[in-house]
Amino acid sequence: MYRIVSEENNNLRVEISDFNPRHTFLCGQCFRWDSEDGERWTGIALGQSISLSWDGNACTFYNMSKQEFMDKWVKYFDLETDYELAKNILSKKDEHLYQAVIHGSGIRLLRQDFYETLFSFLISQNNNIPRIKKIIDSLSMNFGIPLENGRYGFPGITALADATLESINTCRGGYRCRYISDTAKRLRDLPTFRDDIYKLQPEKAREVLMSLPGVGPKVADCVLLYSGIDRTAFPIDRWVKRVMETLYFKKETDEKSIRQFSREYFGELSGIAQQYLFYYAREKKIGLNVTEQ
DNA sequence: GTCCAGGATCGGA
DNA sequence: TCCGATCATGGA
Repeated sequence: MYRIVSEENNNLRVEISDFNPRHTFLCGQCFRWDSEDGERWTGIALGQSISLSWDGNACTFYNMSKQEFMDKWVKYFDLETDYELAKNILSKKDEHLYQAVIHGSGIRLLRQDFYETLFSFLISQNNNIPRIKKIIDSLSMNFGIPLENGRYGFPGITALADATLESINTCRGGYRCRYISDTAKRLRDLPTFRDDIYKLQPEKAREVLMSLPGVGPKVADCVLLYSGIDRTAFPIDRWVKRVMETLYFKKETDEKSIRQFSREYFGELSGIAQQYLFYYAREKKIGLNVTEQ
């Protein structure tokens, strides 16, 4: 899946078997990676700033030691997982998946920080991605930890829980700010919440997540999938619902039926199938009554 | 100005 | 249990 090629000038060069930064960072799973030129990407993840570039074969991680890479980023970038294998299996399912996999080739499902994922997707409800990013940035600037490059890490639970609702409102999150505040307070009083979630059976973990204010089925599934708790989670948002109805059901279908179908049809690859389908549907506007290209 | 966004919640049928 | 209205904000 990966091979460290060299470690020079404090930069680490790593061959990665199936990786496309653009698809990975823009497929909707994360909100804190950006690129000025499409070559070099900078993200804020796992409490620090990280920068990389990709030449089609190998990835250069800037200002990174081999030790740090092995300790943190192998897991974050899910480098132990064979995405070529997953793509082969999914491509053979049907023509739709074949096209979706080609379109999103190089997506890797990140294993992001649990709390950041939880609050990010709490904010994402009934919202658009550019604004989600702004709200997360604003929250970080106001309540997060300053990093060496002038940016800010995602706030800790305590900082969010101790903040007044009025101050959280300055991030312009609208009605979601109350969810942020209430969920943070709840988690502050449950110090083992995160560890407990990772130990539970996925179905039970989903239930517990949904007991948090502002967390419904979709947000819970995003947390399960994107923080590496359950890779078979299948978040169903407007786009996934539409693409599933359009390509598979040919009629309006409720979320429960779609979820059951995904389990039976995609199996262990439900999560990554969802990611390819979401990215494909949103970019191709599948399910919308438009004839643009 | 209108429509929409990686939905969840609440009250009433 | 199911359904529709509502929620705050701003991108397109």
